[in-house]
Amino acid sequence: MVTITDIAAALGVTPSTVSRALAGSPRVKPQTREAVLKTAAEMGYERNVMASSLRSGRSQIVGIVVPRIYHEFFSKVIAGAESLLREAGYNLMICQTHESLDAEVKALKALRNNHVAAVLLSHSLEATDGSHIAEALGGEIPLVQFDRVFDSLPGAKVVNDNFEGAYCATRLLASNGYTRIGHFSGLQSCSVFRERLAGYRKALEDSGLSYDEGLVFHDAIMRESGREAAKKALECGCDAIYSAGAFSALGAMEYLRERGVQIPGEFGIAGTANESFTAITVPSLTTLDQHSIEMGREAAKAFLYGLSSISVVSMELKIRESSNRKTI
Amino acid sequence: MVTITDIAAALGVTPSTVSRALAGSPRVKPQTREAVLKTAAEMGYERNVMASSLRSGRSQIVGIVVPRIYHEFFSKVIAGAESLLREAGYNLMICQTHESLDAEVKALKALRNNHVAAVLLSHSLEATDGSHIAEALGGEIPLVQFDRVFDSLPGAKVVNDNFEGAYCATRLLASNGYTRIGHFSGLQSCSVFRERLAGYRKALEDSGLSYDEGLVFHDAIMRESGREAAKKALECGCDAIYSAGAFSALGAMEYLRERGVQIPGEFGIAGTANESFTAITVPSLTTLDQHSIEMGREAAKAFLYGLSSISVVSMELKIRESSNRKTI
DNA sequence: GGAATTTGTGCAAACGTTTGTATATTTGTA
DNA sequence: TACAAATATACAAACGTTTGCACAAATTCC
Repeated sequence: MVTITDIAAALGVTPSTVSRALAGSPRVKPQTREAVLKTAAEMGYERNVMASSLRSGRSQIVGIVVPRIYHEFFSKVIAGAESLLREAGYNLMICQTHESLDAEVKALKALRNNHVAAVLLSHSLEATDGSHIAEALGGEIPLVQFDRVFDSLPGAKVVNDNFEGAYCATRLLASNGYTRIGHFSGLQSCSVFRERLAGYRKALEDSGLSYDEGLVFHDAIMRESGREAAKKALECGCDAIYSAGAFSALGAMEYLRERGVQIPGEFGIAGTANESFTAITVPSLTTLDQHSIEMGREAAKAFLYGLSSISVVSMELKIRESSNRKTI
Repeated sequence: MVTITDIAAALGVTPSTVSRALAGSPRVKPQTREAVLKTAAEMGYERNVMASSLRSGRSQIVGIVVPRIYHEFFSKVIAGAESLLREAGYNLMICQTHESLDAEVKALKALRNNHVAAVLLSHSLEATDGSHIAEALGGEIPLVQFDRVFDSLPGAKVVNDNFEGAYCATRLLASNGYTRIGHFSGLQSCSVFRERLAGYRKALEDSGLSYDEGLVFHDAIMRESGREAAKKALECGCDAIYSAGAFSALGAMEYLRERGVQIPGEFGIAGTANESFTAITVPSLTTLDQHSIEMGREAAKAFLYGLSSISVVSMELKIRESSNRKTI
């Protein structure tokens, strides 16, 4: 492995000059810099990142913490962030928490220990506030929260316009003539579910429908819990639901079809999706799509440009069959 | 940040002893080790990985290179590997190649530059042999290939029993009475497609059906190319296909249904899947499922245990509707 | 009881880079 | 010409760890 000392020796200068030349410091004469760059290229020099990180105290690694890597949404966020970060010379260190608070803390510590340049995080559901994050990070490392965010934490946030999206999806159901629209939600400690619930509620009001707390089913984001919630919704006299999840919408659809309920027509369904399966179900599922790759890119940008604001990624209402009024 | 020097000072020993104690060297007295471990814990010591890596020349990072992070298969492999590696104290550095040879070489260089402890890799389709991998890795770093492997490269390999799986899937179609079974395949430079083709061919022979090269459609692994291949297959008089992909099987199914072809009954379909959507199509798709998380775990083990053999992960034939004889 | 061996620590260099300070060189000004 | 200011480079320490070698103390052996 060729080092800056080798380059320095070859050029008759000192390692410090080489280091500065490579770093693009203005304190080195242009022609010296060129000579350094040239011989560095010729000798096949590659910076030893460990030495560099040790000395400078910062690494060229960005940590990403997500509940589960293999959820389509998160894997796409990661992919989006990866492209931009790699272009900018960063590498990615990935951690999954499996929705566990403990694993989240461990992951953050591991990242801090690697002196990562930043942490991009979507917190686990077990976490109800961000104190453990701030603590584990030690206040040294920039934090970018995405999708699920704690307002109490400082730093950049990238979120969907959950309120607006949920509003549109619910309005769609209402405008198609559904009048008793339920809502499948998740843990209210999670920002996305709070916001979608709020959007749903506002849409009901604006549609002249009354908000009924009994029609909001919490813990209804998985396929199985979607089935159960659908059962209850039916008992409550619902004729439609807007689900904050995709899998629960699928589960509900399966259950209702088994019960002989016509979808759409008798019952309308709209979900919130990061999953591509929604387009190929029968009937196809109307969904509020997240632009997940875009969200990853925004999170990367927030770090790269040193932002500390909230950036909002729009959602897209994909009107398919399940929310129609007429039977297909 | 507390360092080994701090611990050494607190105990009245030298940093070398502390280092050895923490590393579990037999050259340190048991009671000294205990004392070191105790005060290290008390003082909240955490090893500075950069200093450690710099000095020792090896890091606690494992690199993973995949074509695309957000393919369900790869994201699950990563998730499987992550769990085991993290348990063992390693972190993961993820790279995606987007099937590009160039990006693959860059990724490998970046990983070598980080002196990763090992590289877990599934090569891009643009790569036709493994020479660039060996070169970029520089022969220092252990390589574990998974799924798509180059036999020519040394080191551990984790693969599916593609031959056996394809054989079973094809036999299933044959045993259901389909007699002119086509095959959707991919680039033959990729091991998985070669092996599945071989299994398909053997199954035809064992079923008393003749192998016809004209019924093998290459470049048929995406949804759109599956539609096109289905068109050709129909023209060739096929009454079934075994596809080496899941999306092409879906595309084929869509096309055939549009053409009014009964599935199953008139036409049988079996695919090869890493994607969960196959269970919810109408009709549901019979697939040969890869155990992707398991494959990730095996790849991690291959590195952790220093294996250099080939480990085979079984595939599972999920018999659903699309391969039946009778119409549903 | 002295030599040979084992056992446990200390010393100091090294890994390759970055960076504050000092020095040498050049340029500009009076 | 002399002096100040600027520019460009050199010097050397530091980042925190690991590890070969040296050394002392403790143990074993004849």
